[in-house]
Amino acid sequence: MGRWQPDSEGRLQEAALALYAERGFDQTTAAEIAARAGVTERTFFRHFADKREVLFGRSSILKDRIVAAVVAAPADAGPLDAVGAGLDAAAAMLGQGRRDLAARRLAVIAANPELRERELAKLADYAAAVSAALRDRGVRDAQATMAAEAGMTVFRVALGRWANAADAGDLGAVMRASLDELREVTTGG
Amino acid sequence: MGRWQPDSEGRLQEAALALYAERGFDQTTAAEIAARAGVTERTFFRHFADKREVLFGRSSILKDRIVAAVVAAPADAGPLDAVGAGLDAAAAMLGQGRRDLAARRLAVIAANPELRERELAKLADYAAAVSAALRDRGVRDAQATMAAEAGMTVFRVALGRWANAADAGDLGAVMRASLDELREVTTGG
DNA sequence: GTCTATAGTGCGATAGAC
DNA sequence: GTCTATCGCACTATAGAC
Repeated sequence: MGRWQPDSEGRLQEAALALYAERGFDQTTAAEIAARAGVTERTFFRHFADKREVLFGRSSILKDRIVAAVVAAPADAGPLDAVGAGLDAAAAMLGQGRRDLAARRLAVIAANPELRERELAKLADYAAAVSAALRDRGVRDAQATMAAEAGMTVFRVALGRWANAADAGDLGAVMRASLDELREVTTGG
Repeated sequence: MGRWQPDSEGRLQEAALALYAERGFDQTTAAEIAARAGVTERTFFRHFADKREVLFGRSSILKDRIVAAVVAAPADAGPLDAVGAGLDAAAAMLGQGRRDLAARRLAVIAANPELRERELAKLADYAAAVSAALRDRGVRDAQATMAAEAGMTVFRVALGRWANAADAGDLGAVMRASLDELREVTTGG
């Protein structure tokens, strides 16, 4: 064992979530989070670019998996079906974690405008990556954008439902149901 | 005439856009913007909650008009048609301004992650308001969200196209064409 | 690991408009 | 007198430079 406790990044994430939930994002300083995790403020900013980023730790891995699933979708699948494959991949990764933790995290984000902004930016980043993957599949530019952004909306809505409804069941099922609602509203409306 | 030049808010907006475009958002201080507008730094922050907000001045008026159009849409119009009415209202308001100014503003926003975050947040705010208006029209919760968020995507894509393409023509036409692309991708895919 | 610029806030003072 | 816009200064915390 080294000179320091291992996984300072994970401890910083836990400490931040706890403090943000307890006293609010604005009322929590980076120094307090660092102290609770047993490191210095400087270490906090070495691991995370800013105070918000600590809540969005594993997002690039998630993005990669979503994109991989879109790329791997059957060649004859339409744009929205390929997006659906990406949503399945996201559900497979996120649906394993503890649902109460996801709910806590979403509640903290929902309570603060700056955190909501950051979450939207992350989702927009996923959407841009998915859009590029769709274009590689031969989908036209505008349609790729629309399908990817719609998928992002489905992702967000479904995640919120699943995290907060005790009877929600499987995350993948919630995502597919939400995707069907999207199809319904555009065809019917 | 008063003790100070009138419309300090407008001068701050102009100064900010010019400086952000010239040297970048991060390389521009609030003090510099204020100096260029002939006021103090403190006055800048009295008009705008933060450095980003100065680029999003009239957004609440735009939101109100969009919502009003959604509310006023014919009772037998579907969710997506009501959203289309909202997009028409947005186009009527934004399409009157100078297109090169819109392009400059979008270029500045596109060049900086923090500004992109803020823009997404504004659009999400519109979407939430439109979603509420749709629910008032009797649209189911999930479908209202999906239709409103899809409309937000159409808005963003169409605005970007219109601002940057010399041959784009009328903003409203670009919006309707983009909305049709959305319908196509969800029905065809 | 320390030092510093800058974002952003709080509050009292000022000077004109009404 | 009240109201409103601005100034001016003190202050904290973030974030990045060194």
